[in-house]
Amino acid sequence: MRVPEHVIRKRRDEVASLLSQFRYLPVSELCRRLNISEATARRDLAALERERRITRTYGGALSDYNANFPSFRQRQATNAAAKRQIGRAARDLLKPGQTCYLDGGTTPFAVAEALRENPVSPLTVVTCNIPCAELLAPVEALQVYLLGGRFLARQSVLLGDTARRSVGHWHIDVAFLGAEGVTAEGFWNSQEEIIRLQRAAARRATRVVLCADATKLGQRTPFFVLPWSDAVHLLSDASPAQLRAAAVTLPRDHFLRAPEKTP
Amino acid sequence: MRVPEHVIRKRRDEVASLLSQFRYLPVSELCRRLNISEATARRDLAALERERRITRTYGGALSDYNANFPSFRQRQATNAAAKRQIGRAARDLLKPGQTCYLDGGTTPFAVAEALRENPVSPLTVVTCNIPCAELLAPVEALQVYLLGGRFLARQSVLLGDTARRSVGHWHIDVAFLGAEGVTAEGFWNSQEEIIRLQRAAARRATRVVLCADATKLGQRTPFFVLPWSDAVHLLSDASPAQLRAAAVTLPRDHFLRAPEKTP
DNA sequence: CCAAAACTGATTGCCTTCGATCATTTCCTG
DNA sequence: CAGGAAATGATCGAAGGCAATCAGTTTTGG
Repeated sequence: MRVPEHVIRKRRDEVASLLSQFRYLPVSELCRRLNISEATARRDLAALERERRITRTYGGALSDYNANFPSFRQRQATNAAAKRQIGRAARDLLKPGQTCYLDGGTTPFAVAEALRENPVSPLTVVTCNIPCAELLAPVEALQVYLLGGRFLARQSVLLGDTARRSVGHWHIDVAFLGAEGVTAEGFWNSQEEIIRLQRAAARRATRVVLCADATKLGQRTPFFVLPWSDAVHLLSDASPAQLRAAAVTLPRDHFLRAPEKTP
Repeated sequence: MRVPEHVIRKRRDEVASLLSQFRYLPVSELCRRLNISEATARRDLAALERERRITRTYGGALSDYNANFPSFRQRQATNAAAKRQIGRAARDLLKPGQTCYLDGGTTPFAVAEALRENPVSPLTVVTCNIPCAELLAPVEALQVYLLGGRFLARQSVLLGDTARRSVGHWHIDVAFLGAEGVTAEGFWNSQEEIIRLQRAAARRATRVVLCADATKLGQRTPFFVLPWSDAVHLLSDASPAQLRAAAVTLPRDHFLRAPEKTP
């Protein structure tokens, strides 16, 4: 029989919540726990999958990669290949014994993925980016430090005064930052809190490498972060032609090209 | 045909690694990626499951709850019911507007679980415990702050000078600590770093609640943390009889009994 | 207040996965 | 170096999962 809309919503939320609690549940378990038929369970799973809230598997379903960090996962999917390229190139800028900083966002996360795949040893990693810290913590060659601060679930990142103060204690050899926009002047973001932390990290860093895929070129988002300088370079998969097309002209040697991956 | 032992080990590590990368993979995917037959894949999965490194599902397998935090998951399983009880009782000690501290370990994690289930609103949570922070970050009613510090993957906890300094900035109403041993004198742990952080948190706290299930009673592990006092109480599922049996006699009113759960 | 729309659970037939077994090949121990 | 032990891939029957369909009931929207 038909059932009011709020009941459906509530039941589907319940399914999602059970999944995020147990990570994986077979369809039969869901039916048992919610007292619903398999048909309904499957329909709910299909709906939740359409909404990208879960991942179905044969026989059950999983809470999505990181149900806690929904936006992170989404952004991760966009332009993944370029980010991987950039991540590897970023890693290759590091030398053993150095200290690097990984900013929030998915492009710095790609640097972490590259480091996990092929670590620079030894290396100290400082970050405000929780997924990065988790990814790298088990890697023997690395010492991972997390900044303190307020935990923003949406961004899965630490922010606030505490984080800013916390980064002030470090000496950083290379800071890998992300941005939403890249222009000839420098790079841009849209949240003040993030920018303040980025600036604090940049102040502590000998070298700043702005990691941004080609789609960020020419975007000018609300707040300006930093201009290009001898210490601030751009690392991107963009071609020189793309740079010109977006009117992003950089001082000599301030552009590091992420080479095509060779599989 | 039979194959040398190191090949098997390597292949199984590969399976585990693929799973921890993708979180879930269907058997068919594993076969394709590793060029092995389904039979072998299933045997590997069975072996990895026996070693508790993964979880099998119908049609595939998952990396274990937290492949990054193996020991955490293990400890979580022990005495789960008592921990849940303690967690709920701990939550009920909190009042809206307060600031609480959650220590590392699985018993404080149970407090986080209780808070997620039924949050005190509003509440500020300060923790060195990454799983706690992740669990609670999405809860609207809560502000979650993570201490800074070195990320220890084994314990999934933040430690070191930075963490200790970081906790020094807080005023904490109630600090929920964990322990490996509980005696009439006070409570005990076995890692100096952890103890230093616990003491630092206790110094900043108006009230310290030591959360320990009955199995910890009478254990005396290498290092002493703190004695019972007007500010330091024990919260446990143990019965008064169990306390006596373990020769844990506490000053009056220093023992909070976690009541049986009523489902 | 009525009719159309929509949700549920049962059933059906098809497809996938599973574990067991077996012959074969290779390791490794004594 | 010889023989037992062990791992592999193929095959097969059984078990379980899936989507589609259908009838029954309640909601929703006009």
